Amino acid sequence: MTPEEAELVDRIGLFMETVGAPRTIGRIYGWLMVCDPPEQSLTELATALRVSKASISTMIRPMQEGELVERLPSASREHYYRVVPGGFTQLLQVQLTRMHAGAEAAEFGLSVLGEQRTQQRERLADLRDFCRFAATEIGDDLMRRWADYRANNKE
Amino acid sequence: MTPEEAELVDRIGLFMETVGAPRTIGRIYGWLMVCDPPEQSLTELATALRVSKASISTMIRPMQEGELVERLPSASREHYYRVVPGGFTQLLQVQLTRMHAGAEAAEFGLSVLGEQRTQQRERLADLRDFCRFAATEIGDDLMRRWADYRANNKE
DNA sequence: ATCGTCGTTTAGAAGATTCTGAACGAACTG
DNA sequence: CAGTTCGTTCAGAATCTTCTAAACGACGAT
Repeated sequence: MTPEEAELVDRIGLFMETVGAPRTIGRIYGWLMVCDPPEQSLTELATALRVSKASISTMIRPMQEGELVERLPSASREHYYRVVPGGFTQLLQVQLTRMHAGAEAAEFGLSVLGEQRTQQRERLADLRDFCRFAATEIGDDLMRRWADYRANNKE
Repeated sequence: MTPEEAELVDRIGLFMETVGAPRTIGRIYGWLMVCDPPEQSLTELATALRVSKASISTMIRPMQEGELVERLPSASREHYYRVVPGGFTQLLQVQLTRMHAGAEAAEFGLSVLGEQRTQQRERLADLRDFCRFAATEIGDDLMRRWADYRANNKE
């Protein structure tokens, strides 16, 4: 890994950290984005990133579940991974999905709040609607809008 | 605070935690959503939530900066706070703003990556575009779409 | 002026997260 | 079969975050 690649890897690590993921996940992802060849075994990743195999092993699982990377079918014993193209959209999707919890909390609030507290009820209803809006409206619509945007910005 | 209100407060605390904020911020926000009267002094908040004044003092600052709550002008020495209506949209706005860092990291990657690595360049460009899309397109558009959605769901 | 009350700041405790090395079982190699 | 290499798991270390109590300065009341 060149020093420039190392800097990229760390930058993506920091980025992932700001959106709530462990830094190592970002570093793995960053490296898989630029490495050559694009598929890497778990041991190779550990060596390249100077991180223990244990960390890679633990971190790569949520990455698979989140569909950021995929494991390649392989006859050998090694586990080879590569980025799934466009998988970074999951970063947002996951965040938006979490808004459901907000909607549920607000809904609960409405169910236990006295009828006469109209001002408070209005605020809770507003919060609930927004969380639903974020989780469903934006979420469902996201991929389509992204595809459009992407098509328009293609050169 | 009734037990039901306490549960709501804790639920919103958990929700906030899932979106990356300290739990106490969520609990403060939850309480300010339903309390009566809707404006509360820092000391009152500490008492109601059974949290030290120090915590409230530390946590309420980022809440003000994030425009979740506002401090009321007041002649007295107490600092009175209340929720700013619709301020929860900031929860998403902040998240989306953070995507800028991803765009910058990808841009950096493109600037240091060899020209012949077309596959990698494509992936980075894609990541950059998506981060920009999330930060600007969605971000700018969010309020308008929310206003529409809100208007349509008003009864 | 003294006292009580306000919010802030700071130092340290408590707790959660993240990382590593070592031990392990499974699978291939000679 | 013994030896090597693979990924996983577990216990503990290191680190970061979050919380509190205590000390503090500012302000107002008596």
